[in-house]
Amino acid sequence: MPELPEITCRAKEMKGALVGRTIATIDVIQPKSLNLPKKKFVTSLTGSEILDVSNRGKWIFVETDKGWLLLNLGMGGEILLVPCDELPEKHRLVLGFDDGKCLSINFWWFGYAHYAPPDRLDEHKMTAKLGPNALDISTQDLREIVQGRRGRVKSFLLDQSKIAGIGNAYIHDILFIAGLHPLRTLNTLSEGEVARLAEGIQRGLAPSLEKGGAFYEVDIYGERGGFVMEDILIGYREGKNCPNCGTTIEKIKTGTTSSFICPSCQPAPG
DNA sequence: CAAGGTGTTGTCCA
DNA sequence: ATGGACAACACCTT
Repeated sequence: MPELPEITCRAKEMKGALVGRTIATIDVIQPKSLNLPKKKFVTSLTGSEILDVSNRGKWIFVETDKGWLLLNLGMGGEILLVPCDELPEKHRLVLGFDDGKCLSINFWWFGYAHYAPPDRLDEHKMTAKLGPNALDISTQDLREIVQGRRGRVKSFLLDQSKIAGIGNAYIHDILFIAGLHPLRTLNTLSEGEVARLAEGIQRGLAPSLEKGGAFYEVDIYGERGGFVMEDILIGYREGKNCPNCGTTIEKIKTGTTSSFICPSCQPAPG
């Protein structure tokens, strides 16, 4: 499940490897991931030169001189730069460059490969509504975003239109660092708790970003990320001891998703 | 071997 | 505004 650290790393890798190259061919294996008819999508981007690659939240923005290629890997997938005659078994979209290298993109059904014309990026609804990148948010920014809202802190953090990039993997440690139970509501947070949440977002995401992403994902050359299980504080550590107080870590249901918490460091609301 | 859990997002409904 | 249920699917665990 790629989240902000992984997607940011992939965008940087793609930027380094692809800027200046021309997309010579496009092979679409899974047309339903597109926002346009296959033929139109292919003709829109074929022959374009890549100008820049960036990301906001879990979306990768590939800027070309003929428009934008917008990628979202959904619940997982790989983006691999390989020789075109050595494509991995699974791929749903392949960009072929004029030097014999190919960018092979694989993702779940609910990944997206969208096109937006050069001056029409703001009309692409799914990316236009994204909030600021999670790691770009200061404590003051967070205060302003939280201001006046009433929902649960976990739902809020997962809402990409408020803050972009947090998913259900890194969120466990973010809330643990903040000392907040996932079901706490925003309107009950003190100033200090909001400040701790801002710190939790930074400390929960930055180490993985610096290590090239999580161990269960690979970079565009197939290398695994350096953020390993031992770097995770409480996420997916049900039954282990809390690193702060030794209390047994619990796995609980929070709406449709699960959460890992230390019941002592993150007391339940009410 | 079948059933269940997971992860992302949009949409529909309360 | 808020949240819950749901759908779409592949892969892994039980």
